[in-house]
Amino acid sequence: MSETKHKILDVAERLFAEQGFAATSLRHIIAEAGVNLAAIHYHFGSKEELLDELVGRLAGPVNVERIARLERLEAEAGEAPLAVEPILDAFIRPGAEMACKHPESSRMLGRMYAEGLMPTLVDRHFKPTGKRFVAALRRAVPDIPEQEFLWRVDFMIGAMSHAMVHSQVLGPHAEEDAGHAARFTVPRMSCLIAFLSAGFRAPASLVDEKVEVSQ
Amino acid sequence: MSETKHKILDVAERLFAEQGFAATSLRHIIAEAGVNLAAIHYHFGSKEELLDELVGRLAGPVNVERIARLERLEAEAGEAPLAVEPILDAFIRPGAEMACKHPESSRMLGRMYAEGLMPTLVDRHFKPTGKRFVAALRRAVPDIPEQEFLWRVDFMIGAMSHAMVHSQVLGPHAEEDAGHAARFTVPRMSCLIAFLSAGFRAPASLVDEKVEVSQ
DNA sequence: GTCTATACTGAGATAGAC
DNA sequence: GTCTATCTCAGTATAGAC
Repeated sequence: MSETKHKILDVAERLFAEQGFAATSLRHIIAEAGVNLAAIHYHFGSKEELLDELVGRLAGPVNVERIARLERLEAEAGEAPLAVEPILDAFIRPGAEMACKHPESSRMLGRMYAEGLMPTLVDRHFKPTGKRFVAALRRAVPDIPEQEFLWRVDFMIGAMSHAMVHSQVLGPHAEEDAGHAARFTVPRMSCLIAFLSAGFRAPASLVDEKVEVSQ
Repeated sequence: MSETKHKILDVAERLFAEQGFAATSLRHIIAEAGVNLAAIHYHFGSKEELLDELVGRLAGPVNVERIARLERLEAEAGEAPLAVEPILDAFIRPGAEMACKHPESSRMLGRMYAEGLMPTLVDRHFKPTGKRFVAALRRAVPDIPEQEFLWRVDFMIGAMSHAMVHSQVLGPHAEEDAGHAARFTVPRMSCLIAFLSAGFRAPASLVDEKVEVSQ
């Protein structure tokens, strides 16, 4: 990879993490990287594709680790369905470990999520892996109506993505902490898994499978 | 209120809901509203303050209804702490009813949340009310360590906000539904309350109150 | 008080020389 | 591969008509 391309990626990741995507101009990136404005469009095509490459190189190893953990669980369980906790742990832990090892990168990812840059980005890079976990979860809670199960998946995704960016937005020190990036630490991850597991294992709220679809 | 201001607000709300905030230009708004560009800055000051007024006129009635329901619950309970479900119901139901009655407006709110326009917006308009509900929740689950409780509040906020915008992002028809706005219907709301209540009532995951603070 | 016309600054994107 | 010059369009600011 060319030196120019490398410098662009590194500076862009840092600035996106610090300021967000929209607030970071290409001119700011090229100034700090010491390259020309047109070099970005030559190497990446557009500002969005530059971000796409950044997300892709982060998502890759996380997805590999997630699948590896899930397959290890499935191998151990044989034909039996898995429990909820280990599934969520296999999904969340690789992300949390990446967040601990590369806090800058994970802050960037969280920022992009918070800025609403899905589905074009997070969907593309995380959905294929996510679908395998959804299938495993479905076997873990077979008694929940399908519609309610899919909604619970949405609740989980919302809680997870929010947890990666925000911290104590309604807490006692929310004001002075506003704008601070939350570190997605291991104890925080454990609490998230406990919270979501309880939610998934709750008795069904919908009484009839044939509820009218909501969208 | 002047006719011009009214038209700007209505068109802006619709376009923000359809396209998001960043993707909607002021020139697009004035073209559809049939007014002059400078009228926006005369009446609102800036694009962000225009959005602020839109959010404020939606949040007001919802907050009033939320507080009314909470105070009714507290009056019925006397000195006893409330249960988790009724608290969450009092918080979530007014928002869901607003979403059913004004789907366009709620879609706009959800979009703004998804675009990461907090804390300047949602925080300002929803946080004061939210803090009263957090206090009530704290009394409802007194045995959870403070740190874990605050994280659970974050998980709840993430699940709620996500549920208002997205639907079945990992579901079987996610591709063709991508970009569709989810309607935050009543059964969906009931499922959310059941999911979150179970999470809040889960046994504590942190063993020690003196866990190192994560931010 | 309201609104219009117009100009200013900075953004992302692009064509073509080298 | 890289850079210069330029294009289009965004949000914003101001002067002045009614």
